[in-house]
Amino acid sequence: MYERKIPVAIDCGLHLTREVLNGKWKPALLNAISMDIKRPSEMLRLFPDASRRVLNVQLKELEEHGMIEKKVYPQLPPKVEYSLTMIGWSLMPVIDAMNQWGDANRQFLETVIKQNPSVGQTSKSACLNLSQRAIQRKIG
Amino acid sequence: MYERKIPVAIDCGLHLTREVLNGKWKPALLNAISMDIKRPSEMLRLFPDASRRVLNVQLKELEEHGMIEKKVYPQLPPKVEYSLTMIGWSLMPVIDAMNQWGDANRQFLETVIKQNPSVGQTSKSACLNLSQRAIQRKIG
DNA sequence: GACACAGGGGATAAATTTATCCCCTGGTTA
DNA sequence: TAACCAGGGGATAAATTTATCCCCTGTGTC
Repeated sequence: MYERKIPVAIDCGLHLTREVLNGKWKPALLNAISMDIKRPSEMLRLFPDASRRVLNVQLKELEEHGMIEKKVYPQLPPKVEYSLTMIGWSLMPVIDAMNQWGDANRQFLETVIKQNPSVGQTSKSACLNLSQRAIQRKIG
Repeated sequence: MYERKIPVAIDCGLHLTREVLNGKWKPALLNAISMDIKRPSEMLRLFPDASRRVLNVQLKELEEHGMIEKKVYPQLPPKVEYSLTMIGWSLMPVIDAMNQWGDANRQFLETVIKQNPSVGQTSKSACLNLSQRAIQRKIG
């Protein structure tokens, strides 16, 4: 496993939260799990742009940080289900706020992001399915 | 300037927001500016762990993304002041939510973060000043 | 047999982000 | 003259994160 060489900043709430949410797919994974997408294979289908490997790694980090729990069913073929922990659920208002702000300002944001000369392309495949499905989040 | 080779994900609100907030000091910088810390030198003092270079770069990205505005006073020695734009202000509830969640769960988070074998050290120098000052955020 | 499913994870390469260093402007102060 | 202030930014190294590839388990289907 990779070993960090630079101290992790844990000074303020912002840095703590950043540490937990730091990963390209982490916010989206938490959101998906809260929407009852619990199996790895479902997540893979939901995020076609993410590789299996990366999702595995980020799920494991979320688990290590105590945001999600993994349940392995001793079956064949194997079956795994993730769920949010209590503290994981408490993060959802933050995720929702991020999600809503991004969606509310989509037009502006897409423009400024694409305007940036360092940005080559943008990709739009994932997540859409999720909002389109408009699945009601299970409470409790 | 660095040119991205991988398409930037802009599919859902979460990814858009991530793109804007992606940078070690960005959330903290936005928070600081909202607290009326507007000059680069003040920010440097506030975040002793951040190098001048990195703050400059991240401030410029925030500016390019339209979250902050830079005002240069034609003086000597030079004087620069940053301020939040309208859309930058609209991001504050998200920043606040992240900040509060992190602070509210500090004990737990510090534990799980340090528990992780990949984490070497943690650093706590910055930001504290800011919350201790408890500066009232200027509205408008 | 060959291939698919549902999962896990090592090794390694490539991309991206941070950190370090160093130079530059033009006053002011020791 | 040397050093500091307040700011800007190029070059390059180091660290970290993502992407790619490949192999492995055991059962079921073509």
